[in-house]
Amino acid sequence: MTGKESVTNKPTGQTLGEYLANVRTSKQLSLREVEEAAGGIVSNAYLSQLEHGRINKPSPNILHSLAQVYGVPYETLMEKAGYIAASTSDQTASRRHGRVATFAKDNLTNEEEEALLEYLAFLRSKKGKRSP
Amino acid sequence: MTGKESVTNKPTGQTLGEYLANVRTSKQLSLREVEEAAGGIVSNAYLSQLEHGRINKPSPNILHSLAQVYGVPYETLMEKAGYIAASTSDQTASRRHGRVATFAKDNLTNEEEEALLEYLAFLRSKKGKRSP
DNA sequence: GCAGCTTGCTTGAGAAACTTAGCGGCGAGC
DNA sequence: GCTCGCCGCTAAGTTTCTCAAGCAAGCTGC
Repeated sequence: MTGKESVTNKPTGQTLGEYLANVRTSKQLSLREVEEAAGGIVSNAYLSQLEHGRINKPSPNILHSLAQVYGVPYETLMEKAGYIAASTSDQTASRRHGRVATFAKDNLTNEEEEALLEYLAFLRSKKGKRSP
Repeated sequence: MTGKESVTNKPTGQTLGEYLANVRTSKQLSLREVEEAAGGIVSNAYLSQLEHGRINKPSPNILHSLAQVYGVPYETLMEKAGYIAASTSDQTASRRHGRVATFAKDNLTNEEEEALLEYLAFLRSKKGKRSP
């Protein structure tokens, strides 16, 4: 329509599809160009469906690629896709790690890790005991 | 050739499903517990299908959740799912390691920890030296 | 004028991924 | 005994995502 394209910062009111279409248009990219830039992770056909709101919850994987291509924050897309509640940009993603790295974290190769896991499974299958 | 596949089967030949089942069993988690720990991102039914090899390419999103829950490196899962070329032996895998948090200490009994350490020493004595 | 090629987007069919509901089995408590 | 709850699993359904084709508009040369 009118030659007015600017990335308006409407925090709410824009659906994911509208937002994606907006960003893409303002960057003057074609669907196929986006597909190319994303390394083929999103097909142009699928992107079209996305922009038309035909997809409710695209996988975060796809959204991440699009965020990279478009240069917009990943959290924004996740928010618009309904994965995280539209918070006031306080803490976006929970950054809790919480996994204890203990056993030989200095020098475990993949092979060793697998071998140890198998061995541990073997050990426990011999015992056959459940503690809790 | 190293005859180290004395435990169960070929170490790098583990499919994604076998690996996932192994890790889960080692941690003595039920399918539903994993579903819970992952915040409902993976359903227990789907996890069952995964472990039985009924799914070819689970989305990276799912794999990431599982990596966090299990405390295994995300790259390993991606590799086994065929997203990145499988490392032939250990050069690609060992290009950067250090976030290996496979064995949480609170899940290991003292006996198991000792046995694993012993077995790891045994493994390495067979293979020789591992350079940084 | 209008055939032929290219470019941008959409559509439909179909295959995978993924979920929900429910099954049979096994152990713990009444 | 017998019920209750959790285990792993599966069958059936829904949704995502891809491939191949199609439509409309713009640009060439004739």
